[in-house]
Amino acid sequence: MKLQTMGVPMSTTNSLSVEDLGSAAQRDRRKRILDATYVLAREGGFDAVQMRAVADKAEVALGTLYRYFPSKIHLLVSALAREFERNETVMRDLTIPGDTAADRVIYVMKHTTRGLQGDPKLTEALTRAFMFADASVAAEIHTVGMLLTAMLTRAMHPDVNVEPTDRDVAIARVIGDVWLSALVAWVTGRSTAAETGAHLETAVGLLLRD
Amino acid sequence: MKLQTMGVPMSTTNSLSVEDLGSAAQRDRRKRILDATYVLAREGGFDAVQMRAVADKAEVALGTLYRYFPSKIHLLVSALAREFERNETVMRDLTIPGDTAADRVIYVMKHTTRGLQGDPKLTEALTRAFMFADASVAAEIHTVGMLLTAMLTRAMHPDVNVEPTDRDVAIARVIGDVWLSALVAWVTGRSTAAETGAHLETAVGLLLRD
DNA sequence: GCCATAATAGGAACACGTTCTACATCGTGC
DNA sequence: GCACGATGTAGAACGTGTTCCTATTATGGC
Repeated sequence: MKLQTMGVPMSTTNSLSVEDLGSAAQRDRRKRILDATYVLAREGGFDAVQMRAVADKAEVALGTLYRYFPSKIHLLVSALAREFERNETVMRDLTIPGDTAADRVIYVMKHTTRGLQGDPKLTEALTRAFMFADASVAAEIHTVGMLLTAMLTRAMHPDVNVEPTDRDVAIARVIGDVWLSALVAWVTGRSTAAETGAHLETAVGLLLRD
Repeated sequence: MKLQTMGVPMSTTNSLSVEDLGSAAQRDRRKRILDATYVLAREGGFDAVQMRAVADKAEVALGTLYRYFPSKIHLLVSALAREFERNETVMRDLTIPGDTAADRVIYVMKHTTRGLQGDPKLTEALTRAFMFADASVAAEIHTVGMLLTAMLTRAMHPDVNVEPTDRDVAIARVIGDVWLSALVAWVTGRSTAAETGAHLETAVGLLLRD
């Protein structure tokens, strides 16, 4: 692996979000870029998402790519956010099976994890990006964090009328942390999929013994 | 930030460890390299640890640096392991204050976290490296993980004669995960030191209410 | 339609992790 | 002492993220 960085600009430069884009042509360019990123990541992981390759595949100039996404990290995290939103909209309309909160949370996590592990390269790319993100990507990352927390608290209380308590949110955040760590360990080849699942299950058990 | 990678070699190539080094001159070179890494990281963070700069400061040729540590990541993770061992040997001989396991664990974590937050750039460098490590760095990372788990279970049971249970170890691992996530969020400027501490404390409270 | 301005294309240039090449030096067996 | 292989030095070269520059093309106001 080869890796290099330069002085963090630490600007608040964000990716051009969908709302900022006036014309249909621009929205289309943005979509083409994210699609290209997705395909390259799925096929070859983090290393295969090369800015020149993304630009080529999206039929966009390199400079344009950088105008839409100020760095490779922004690009990948944005792609992650889009996928996460998709997954979440699918999840939202399902009734989650399980009798206890712990069972339902485990179900949701396994479901999501399995989805990720079905595309190992993609997951590797997105997790790496997530891990390398700095403050300038905070907005995008916050999006993902909120989606995850919402998903977990919803699993704890399937009844839409029950507002999650502070404690619920805290538990969801801890589970999210464990999940992220487990994902990193898995992505970097330091633990197997089975170990990841077992570790998650243990953590949920420790946190949600009612 | 600029960042680049190449196809992961996925070799089991490890850093030359101290034992492998015959001559005193070699042990000295290794030490000079780790010292240089430490200083550069402390002063300028991940980006400042540039292989050419490390080689210069350690008065070693670039090729030699790569002979001792096959990548920037190995270099930084090895430096982290060395610092962690130092911290651990200091900790080992202290009696940890606190009446409950939770109090003692929180004490240890805050102590360690404060140490890290006193050197933000260093912490940023080491955390980034940790996050970017792949399977070829598994050995070095495992060292750090074991040290952390040992530190935490020891805080739970200060009595040396009490063997930690499986449950203790599981809890320690979850706390380690939360800690890592919090550290990443802090390092990347997505949360403040205070938030990091509060989040840790909440997590410990959830896991260790006796 | 026509101009001003922004957006895009195309591609050169630069930085830094990593690799490679040519040569020097050290240490060991003889 | 000497030859030789391992180790080290010096620095060029390469790949990829990022920046920059110039020419061309859309776009919106008149």
